[in-house]
Amino acid sequence: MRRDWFSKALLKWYAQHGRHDLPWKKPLSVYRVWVSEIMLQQTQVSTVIPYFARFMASFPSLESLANAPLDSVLQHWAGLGYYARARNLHKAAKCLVNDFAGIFPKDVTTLSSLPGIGLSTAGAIIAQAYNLRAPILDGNVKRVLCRFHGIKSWPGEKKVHDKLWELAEYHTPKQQAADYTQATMDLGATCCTRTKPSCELCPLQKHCAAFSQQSQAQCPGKKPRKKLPTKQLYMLCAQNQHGELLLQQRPLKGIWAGLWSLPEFTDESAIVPWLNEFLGTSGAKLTALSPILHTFTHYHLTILPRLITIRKKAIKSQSNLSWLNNDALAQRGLPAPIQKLIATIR
DNA sequence: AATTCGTGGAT
DNA sequence: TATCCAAGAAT
Repeated sequence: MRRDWFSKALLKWYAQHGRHDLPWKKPLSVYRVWVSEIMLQQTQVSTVIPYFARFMASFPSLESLANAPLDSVLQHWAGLGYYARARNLHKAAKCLVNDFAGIFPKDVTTLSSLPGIGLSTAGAIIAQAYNLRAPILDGNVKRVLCRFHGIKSWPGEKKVHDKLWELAEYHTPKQQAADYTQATMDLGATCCTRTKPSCELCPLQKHCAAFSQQSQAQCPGKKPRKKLPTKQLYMLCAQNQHGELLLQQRPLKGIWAGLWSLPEFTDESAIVPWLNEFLGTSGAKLTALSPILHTFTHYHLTILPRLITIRKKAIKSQSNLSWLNNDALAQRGLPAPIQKLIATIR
């Protein structure tokens, strides 16, 4: 088999069966490709599309993004997850404007030095925006390569990961870099899927090791998983007589960093003293709402909401608390489960 | 190398 | 229902 058989077969398939209508490709610009690639990290296309549209409407250019307040960027990211992506995107925009004269670098090394851009994302941007040869290695490509070469070990192992980069480099053609890159991702997303791959429609079937052994389900190997721990938190839904809700901005580190959420407590007994200290209330009575279960990548969270209605009082200074009405709430970035919880009491 | 970062869809 | 895991990067 010639070295270029893989890319030739894939490009031919892509011309007929690829996704040619993705919003970040029309019109094509390196800025739009960059934003889309960051949003698409660990996130499926169908989830990204509405976020991308809203983001582009508000931040149509690199300069508009660099000049925007971080809070506004986070608000546009709210619900999409992995909020460090939004902070890094904003930081990289400022860096590009200040240190690169607003011009995206055209080499993988320099591009991947920007916050939030790793090797694979840098390759994807350069290949798609500039049509320059640059291998990528995302989840789709890993799966396609593992199956094509019959690799059954887990790509998280360094040795396997290095081998996959080597294979990605080997198969990437010099010509049609943009189409090839999109083709590999499209094949993984629509044909060589995680479960029930459509091998009968696959352009690579003839030389696919996994197909010949019928070992598709074993390639690639799975990540060894531990049982997820469960955490419990009380969250305070405090409303005042104007219908405003008490929100608290989260610290810049940890889960939901920088987003607006409800005040949280490990112990229920801490809520009333806290209300006394920060809002000067007394005789407060809490109502328990139904618990909410939310699962992160690395733990289960049980949210125990406690509702209270109080007279509006001045918030103790130096706090990150704020009374917000519905309009103001819409202007803040709220985590998805908090957004849902609030919707149930409005 | 192992963790930490969200959320939603698929099975 | 429980589990997996997506166009990964940073630490």
